[in-house]
Amino acid sequence: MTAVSQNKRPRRRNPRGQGEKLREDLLAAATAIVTADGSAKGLSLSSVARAVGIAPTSVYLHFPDIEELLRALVDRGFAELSRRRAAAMSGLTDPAAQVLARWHAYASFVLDNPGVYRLMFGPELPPTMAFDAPESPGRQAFLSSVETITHAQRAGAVGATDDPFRLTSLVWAAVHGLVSLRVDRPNFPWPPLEPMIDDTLRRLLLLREEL
Amino acid sequence: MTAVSQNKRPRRRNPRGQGEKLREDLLAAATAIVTADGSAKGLSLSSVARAVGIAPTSVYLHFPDIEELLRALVDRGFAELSRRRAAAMSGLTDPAAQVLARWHAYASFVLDNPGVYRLMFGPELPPTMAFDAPESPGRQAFLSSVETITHAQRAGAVGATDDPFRLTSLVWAAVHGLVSLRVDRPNFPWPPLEPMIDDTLRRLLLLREEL
DNA sequence: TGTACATCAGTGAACGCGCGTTCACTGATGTAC
DNA sequence: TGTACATCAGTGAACGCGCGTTCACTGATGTAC
Repeated sequence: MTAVSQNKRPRRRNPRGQGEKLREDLLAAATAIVTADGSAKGLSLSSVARAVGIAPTSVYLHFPDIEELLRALVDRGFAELSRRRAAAMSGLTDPAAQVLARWHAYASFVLDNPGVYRLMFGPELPPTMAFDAPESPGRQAFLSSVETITHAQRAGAVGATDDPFRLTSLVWAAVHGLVSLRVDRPNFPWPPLEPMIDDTLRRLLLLREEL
Repeated sequence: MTAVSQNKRPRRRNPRGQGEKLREDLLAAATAIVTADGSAKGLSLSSVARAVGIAPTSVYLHFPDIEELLRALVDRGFAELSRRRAAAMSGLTDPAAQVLARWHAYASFVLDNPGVYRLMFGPELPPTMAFDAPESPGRQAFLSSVETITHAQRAGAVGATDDPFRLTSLVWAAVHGLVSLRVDRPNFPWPPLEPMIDDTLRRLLLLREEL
């Protein structure tokens, strides 16, 4: 119950040849900070260094500036999101089930990584790293969703006849709203999330009810 | 074309008895800052004072701290949102049309006030002013929407038989997603907003098509 | 009509804080000879 | 087997910046007498 090693872990320096481990530690600490207070507000070169237990200047050994650290964080986020969505679909053959699984995976990623998600899709990123640029990981992830929905449309599982790009935008926006509001306004008496996502997808896509 | 009065307007002091005008100027300047760079990041006691053309200390004449200024900004936002939504409904008698008008007004408010909207519903507010608390203006606005939707359900215009609170949550999340993503990711090739909102509402509410 | 004074709108200097960034540096350890 | 040296992981002092906040202050103007 007494103050336990008041956040001042000594941290021994990495053995020779393993300097890259610090890079991992920095990213992990940054993730923790961003997750803890929900935004990039508390994230600074100094706060990350403090969390890891090194001198502020040592961050420069791995990142030329704080933006580069943010970029690495966001890159990791997109990689993890893609991994999860692919994993959720694997083994499923029904096109409508694939679509549902993809978006449920999206939602669970957000709940598990609210801070990083906010960086990925929120307004906090500096303009130099706009992740809605054509070749960006964000755009790639979106196009991958468009494919899944197109596939389901062709298979007749999706009743909506919208242009698939537009239809995917509708779905993305709705799911984004469901999860980001829930994360940003935790005191609101939200009904259970999973059924809300199901209903939203079924209605927006005009899924056949028997699924 | 030459540098025109480089943001250093002299600002003459208010005449006697009209000190409250500065309060208005402060709020207007804060709104402008928050609108300009999209978030509360650039908003500080000093930056507001600089924009208005007064000494930083003069802000204290009207706001005990910067949080109070934020709170006033958000309060105004909610007042304006309610005003707009009520105005949009006035004159409409068809229950489904009322619902559509309300949410279109919501969306247009967001597009006109992206910075303030982000404060109102985003994660940037300090926890002391959580606007999802039961008696908060945010909650009031939501309940007002629940009423409109309940009315439309009773009139048979809305086919969805969900609990109205839950149904309104679905709609709110979807519309929030549509507008906030659009505002946060301006480089994305969004299809036109109004039809997207229409389609989202029609499908989520199962509106009768003939409307 | 003149003047003393209270009030009002706002100022200016000063403080300590956390921040990003620079620069020269340290000290352990592996390796060449 | 011993030692000189290069390399590697990270440090420490110092800087200027914008920030929030404190405190005593100024100077114009209305009002009481």
